[in-house]
This record gives sequence, structure tokens and C-alpha cells, in this order.
Amino acid sequence: MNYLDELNEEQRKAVEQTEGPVMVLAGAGSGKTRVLTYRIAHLINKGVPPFNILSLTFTNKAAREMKDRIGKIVGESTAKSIWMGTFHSVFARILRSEAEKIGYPSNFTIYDTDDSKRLVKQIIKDLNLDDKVYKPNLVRNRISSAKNNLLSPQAYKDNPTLAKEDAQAKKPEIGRIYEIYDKRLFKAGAMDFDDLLFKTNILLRDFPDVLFKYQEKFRYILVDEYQDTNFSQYIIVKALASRFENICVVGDDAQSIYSFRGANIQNILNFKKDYPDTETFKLEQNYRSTQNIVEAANSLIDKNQEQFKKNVWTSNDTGTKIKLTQALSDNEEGLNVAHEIYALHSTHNAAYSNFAILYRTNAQSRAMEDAMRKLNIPYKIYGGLSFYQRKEIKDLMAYFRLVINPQDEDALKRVINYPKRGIGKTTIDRLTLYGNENDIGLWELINSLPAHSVNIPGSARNKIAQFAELIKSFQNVAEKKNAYDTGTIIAKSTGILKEHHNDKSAEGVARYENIQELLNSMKEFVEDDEAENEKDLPSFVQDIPLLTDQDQDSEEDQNKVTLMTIHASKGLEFPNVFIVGMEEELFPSQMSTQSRSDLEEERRLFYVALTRSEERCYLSFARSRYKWGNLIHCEPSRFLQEIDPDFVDASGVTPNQPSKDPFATKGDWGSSMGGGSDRSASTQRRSVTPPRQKMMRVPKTDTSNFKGDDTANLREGMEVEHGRFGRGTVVSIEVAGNRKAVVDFEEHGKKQLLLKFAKLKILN
DNA sequence: GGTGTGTAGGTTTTT
DNA sequence: CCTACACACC
Repeated sequence: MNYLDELNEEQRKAVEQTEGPVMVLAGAGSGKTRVLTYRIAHLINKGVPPFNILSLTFTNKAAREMKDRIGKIVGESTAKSIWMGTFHSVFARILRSEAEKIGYPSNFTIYDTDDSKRLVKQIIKDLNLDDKVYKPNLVRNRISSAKNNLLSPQAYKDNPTLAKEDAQAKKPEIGRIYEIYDKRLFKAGAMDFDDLLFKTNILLRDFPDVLFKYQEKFRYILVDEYQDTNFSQYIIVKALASRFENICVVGDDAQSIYSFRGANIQNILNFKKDYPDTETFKLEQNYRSTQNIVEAANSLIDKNQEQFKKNVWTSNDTGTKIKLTQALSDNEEGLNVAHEIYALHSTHNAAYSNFAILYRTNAQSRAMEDAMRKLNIPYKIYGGLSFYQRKEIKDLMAYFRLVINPQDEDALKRVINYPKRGIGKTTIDRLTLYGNENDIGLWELINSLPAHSVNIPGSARNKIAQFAELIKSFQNVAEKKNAYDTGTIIAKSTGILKEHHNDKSAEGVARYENIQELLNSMKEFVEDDEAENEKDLPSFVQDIPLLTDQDQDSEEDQNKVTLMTIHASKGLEFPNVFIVGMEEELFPSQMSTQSRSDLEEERRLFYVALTRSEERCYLSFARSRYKWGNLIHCEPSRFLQEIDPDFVDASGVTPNQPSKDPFATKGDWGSSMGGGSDRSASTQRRSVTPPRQKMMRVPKTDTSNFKGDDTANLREGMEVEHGRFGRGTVVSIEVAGNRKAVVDFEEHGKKQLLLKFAKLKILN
């Protein structure tokens, strides 16, 4: 084994110091993953059994890649038994095996953010609270941060500070909502994301034998991206490590970008206090980027007060300067980027996979996508709605959830009348109310309906009974058949598959294909002989909420430009990086400009973005962009001035607003000459394996540009065109009250339209 | 109970 | 701009 030869001195020390607490402060691009990988391999070579190693990563993908690399050194089967994954997935696994200790079924359902929001909303409604005051999102965030700080509902209600805050915000009932939310989750046999950590803490706190077991098991613990751990995660790690203190945390305070999710940068800043014997290793040599990029990034992050002082340097080439450009609009910005990519692709023969476009918010992807399509540049996009969050997928998945865990009321409500089977809102409301008042779960209630005096007519009772029978029949199927067969039977016999198949609109076709894609992935799951897990439906469904888009890699889609948020780009690298939307209110986000610490986090985010680039980095801003359909004016981001101008080529930017323009005071930017030497693209190093996005982008009928004519002269028999319904003939016009017209559309049949709103174009 | 249509309101960032 | 819901009508 000569892997130690592939490390520099500091890296090697961090690998060889296997015992006791170790903190590795790893600057961007300094070979952090390499250290983690080799450290684990080294442990195993020294004789540590792989099942005694726990390695916590930030994404499942990172875990998979690391496992692969370790497998190449110590052998695949050995690498397989290392416990490696995200906090959420690792502890979900542990919770499932210990579930009954804390009163949960081992097949508990994991609620994603969307499910949890629905539940909060439902509770607010049940309590007759005004959802304009108690905004579900806001309430959920508050509950979430309570959980991440290990505050139970009782602790929340007893906390004077929180009570005061809520009272001042005129939302005194949040504690009560939290309490009910918690009870309902428990009754539904469900945990939200935060619970996976919270309940793990409960488990380790209340069951010393369990704690002892896992302490003994995980004798060596490694935590990647430690700067992004929250309090709840911090306590778990602390508890598990307290026995042997063989804990190695790796991170970079300069890249802490998840405080909105409860991450606490203090965890890494205080590590030495927690473990006084800590050996600290600083990795400061950057192997990823050119000198220009490294120094530009250093000059930026220097503006932050709160940080460990590091001296990140590189022996790489000087490289080209960071290129700054401006555009008149977001669309033009997109086209500028697309043209540049096209040029580099055709003149330097650079593969499309060598490019990434990074932005602050998902909403910015549209202008970029449009531009890519216009120039026929292949691209793939991350984020936004993930596959498993799409409505058609969630609907079918809700059947799966219900079959596995009939206590899951969110799932039940989601499908009891989907597809339509005549169990309407009134009926469901009555059931829910009765259930809440008599403390009976919905599933139990609909199965014992004759015994209850709920005000529900006989016809509806029959339909409910049929529904219950349907679910029970699925439960029978699920017990005997594998996930794929069960899934197919459910999709077919509920009529879901047919419903989407019958919808021939572009959206309908995409939905049908998505359902097929889900079934395909179930088939793959069942036929995968490598994986040792069970092949039944529960095994398939279990951890799906923990998957993200990035977890779906594939060989196809290799040569494409990557579009993603900066957050999603963490840990990745690309030869050419475009950071777009460098504007005030957007980046830094308007939410962050109030406090210094928030602004510093935005700056770290920008630092992360810059340090993704290996060779070339482009910054751009637009003078105007569309926000909610309105054109708004934009000012260049303050961050642009914070980079040392020596490393920036701003020749493409004209300082045209002398008084307000921040460049006016920085004459050196507008006048600096065009970029440095242009290195050949053939020197480009590693490229990142592009992940794939499985779902189709739903082509939407674009009605935004559709202009209606004045309908004052509309008469019967006229040919008209409607933005959504297409062409049709006016059948009749009603003048009384609001003017209405009945139009017989060629493809959509007769519709009654209010002329005040309907945009109709008169064709003859 | 189902359907369509209008209106309000929402955007950081994600496991 | 898009989506989710409330309301009016069938």
C-alpha cells in the first residue's frame, strides 16, 4: 500500500494520527476527501474492523463515492461493512432497529418537509387559528429549530424567552401547535427529518445500554463537513464519541453555509474546548484552483470577522483573471453565458461537463435554461422539485405509505379520494372531526364505521368501506409479492396509471412517464442482486424521503453543462464556473443584509462558489431581471467590490451610472485590460461525474405572451382563440351582469368564460 | 360531490 | 410568474 505517498506531510499526519480527537481544518480544494478516504483505509489496514467505523457525510452521494474509493484500496466487501452515510440515513437505520424502545414501529414513515408542512397546516386549521397569522411555513420553521436545539414541546412551552418572542410576534399558540404536531406524528407512526436526530438523542439519553452498544460499536468516528452540523447532531456525536474519543472531524469554517437549517459554526470553532487533547491539522495547500482564483477567494473571505485564520495557497499556475460581465437583463445574462460556453466548447474543445452555472436561488435557473436551449447546449439541472416531490409521485407513494403504515393519516387523506371515488371534503371533514374528538385514528374509524354514529350517509359509508377493503387487499399483496409487483398492482388497480395515460397533454404525458420511471426504479431495486436488503415494498419506500436529486447518478447525461444552486455545488469542482446574478438583494439575499452574521454567511457562500472553479471563473450581474413577472432594476452586488481588483478582469463592465454605480469609485475596474493568458483547455484536469436528473421537465403551455383582443364586439359565431384552450367558436353571449360567452373549443369542448378575464383573440 | 375560475400570496438556500 | 385554495355553479 503506497497510498501514504500520495499525501503531503500535513495530510499524512492527519491520516496517521488515528487515536484520540483530531480536527482537520481543510481549506477549499485542499484534499479533504482524500484525507478522509485514506484515513479510513489506514484504520482498516491497521486492523480496525470496518464495522467499528462510523463515517458521517453530508450527502449520500459523498458517502457512496468515498466507499467506492476505499473499496479500491481495502477491497469492496470490506468497505461495504463500514457505516457510512448522512446523519439522517445512518440514524434512521439505527432508529428502525431500536424503534420499539421509544414506542415507534420499526417501519415508521419518514415525513419530508412537504408532508410536515401539510400536517402543520392541518393542525392550524383544526385549532381554528388564522393561517395568515400562523403561517404554516413560519410555524414549521420554528418547530424545526426547536427540535434541532433539542427542545421538546414541553420545554418549548416552559421556555420564557420563546414564550416572549411568540407573544411579541402575536403567535402565542406555537407551543401548543408544536405539542399537537408532535402527538400527531407519533400517532401516525411518523418522524420528520428533525425527529431522526431528535429521537436518536432521546434513544441514546434514555437507554444507557443502547448508548453503550453503539459506543462500543463505533470506536472510530469521522464527521465530514463538521462546520455544518447543528446542535442535535453535535450532541449525538458527542455522546457516541465520549467513550473512546476516537473522533475525527473535518471541515472548513469558511464554508459553513447551512445556518438556516440550524447548523452552528460554533461546533467547529469550539471543538478544542470539547476535547482538550485535540490534535489539529491545517490543510492549506489548494490543489484545485489557479492562483488567481485562490487569491481572489482569500481576499474575499478576509472580510469576515468570525473565522480561523488560514493561509490557503497553491502552487498551480497563475491562470486567467476572474472575468466580470454585465448584462441588461437576466435573459441577456443567460445568453452571454451560453455564448461563452459555446465558444470555449468549439474553440478549445472543452467538454460540456466541464462547465457549471451556479446561482443563489432556484428561480434563476429559468433564464439560464432558456439560453442553453436556444444555443442547443446540453444541460442538466439540479434542485427545484426533486423527482420524489412531484405530485404524481407523491400520490402513488402515499398509497405505498398507507399500505405499509395505515396509521399515516397524511397518506390516508391524500389518497382516500384520489382517484375520485366519491368521498368528498364534507365526509372527510366529518371523519376527521369525529376522530379528533373521540381520539380514534382515521384508519381505525373507517374500519369500524358501523359502530360509530358519525353523520355520514349510507352511500358514502359504502364507498369508504370499499376503500378500506382496497387498501387491505394491497396489504395482502405487499406481504406476498416484491416491491415492483406490488407497486405495479397498486398503480394499475387504483386507476392512477390509466388516468395519467389518458391525459394526452404534454404535462400529462410527462406525469405518466414519471410514474413509469418510479416503477422502473422499483424494478431495478428488486433485481439488484448486489444489495443485501429485502426486496419488499417497505424496504423500497423506507428511506426515499432522504434521497435527493443528486443521489441519482447515471452513465447517460455525461456530457452536459451543470446548473445548480451554490448550496448544491458544495464539495464539487469544475474547470469552468459561471456565477450569475451577482446583484444586491439577490446575492447577498435581501433576507441576510440585516445582521452581520447573516451577511458573513452569504459571503462564505460566495467563497464556496468561487472555490468550485479549477481554471476559469466568470461573474456576472444583470441590470434588470424579472421577479414574479415584473421587471425590476438591479444594483451590482457589494461582494464584487470585496474581491481584490488585481484578480478581476472587469473590462466588460462599463461604469455607466457615475453617482450610484459602485464602480465609479473603483476606477481601476472599468479600465483594467482584458484577461491574462488563455490556457488551453487540454490542460483541464479531473471532471466531476455528472449526476442525472430522471424526470422530464414538464413543458408548460406558455400563456404569458398571449394577448387578448377587446371583446366588446364579440358576436355569436365568431372564431376565437384562447391561450389555453386553443381555437373555438362562440356559441352564445350573455350580457346580463358580468358578460359571459359560451365557446365551443375544437379540442376542449364547450366552456363558459367570463369576458372580463378570459383573454380571447378574435380570428375573423 | 365535482368542476372551473378567480384571487391571494409566495422565493433564499436542503437533509 | 406559478401554485394552492376558496367560492360559485353544475
